Amino acid sequence: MVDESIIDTGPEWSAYEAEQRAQRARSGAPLTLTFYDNGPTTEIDWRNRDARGQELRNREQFYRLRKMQRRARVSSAAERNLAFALSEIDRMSSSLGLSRNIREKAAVLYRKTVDKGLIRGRSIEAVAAATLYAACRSGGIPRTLDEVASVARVSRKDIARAYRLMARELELKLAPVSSTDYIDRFCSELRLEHEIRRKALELLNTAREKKLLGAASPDGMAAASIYIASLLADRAPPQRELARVAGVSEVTIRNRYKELALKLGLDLGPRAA
DNA sequence: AAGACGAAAGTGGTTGA
DNA sequence: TCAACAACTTTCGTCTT
Repeated sequence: MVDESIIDTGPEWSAYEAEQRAQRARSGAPLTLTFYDNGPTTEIDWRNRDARGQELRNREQFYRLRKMQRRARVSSAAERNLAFALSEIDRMSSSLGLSRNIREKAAVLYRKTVDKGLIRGRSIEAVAAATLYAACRSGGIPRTLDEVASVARVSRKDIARAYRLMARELELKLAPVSSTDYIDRFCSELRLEHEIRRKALELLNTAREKKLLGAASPDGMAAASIYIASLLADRAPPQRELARVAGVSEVTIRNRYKELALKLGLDLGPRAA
């Protein structure tokens, strides 16, 4: 269980307000990440003079120098930001136990997002989390927004916003999350045998064919079908456990499974205590 | 004791004026 | 931008095993 009292002490990245940007044009991002060696920096100032105040000869040359230096600084800031984002993706991925494959997907998405210029005005952390969320979905092993948010240093809301924007701008065409995608993960987390897993999938599929799957959330439906399947096998885990793993409330599981059993015409009989 | 149940009130997100 | 709305959660008293 994640300690909910953890307070984020990391840098606040979301403040790309006008004044801040003006400052940043000179100084780069927050102190700790920019002046990583805490050393002095050198600038070529606007007066075309040398160290003794003499007028300089070759103005064009100095103009070019200034320009190059400015560019070098910007691009290295971008590189540092990218490095930070990728390390965050890595950190969150391992907290969630995601595969290498998914991390790569997320990293690719992140680069695309940067290339489209979509980062400006959003926190790096939120975008990184959003790419991870998207990568999981496209990989067929979705995590809920809550799960991603639990390992991110920004709110669920910010992640959702970043995700929506990204999905629109990159024209990601992700199928709606399917309840069946959750079955394997929930079952293995609860150490339910394969038979139950199979039965739960079957229940969901027949429900889908009969168009019984309404607008109810897929994680709740997945939990409900697992519950029914395990009831049929006389191996029902406590609703509390199922609710914890699925990230929904017990009440939701109850409502869904009653509803689903009714629609499928299943008689759970005396087993449904 | 432990779990299942469901009513009632509360919450956050979406939608449409 | 606001209010209505649906889905879900929290809380809690009751019932069953």
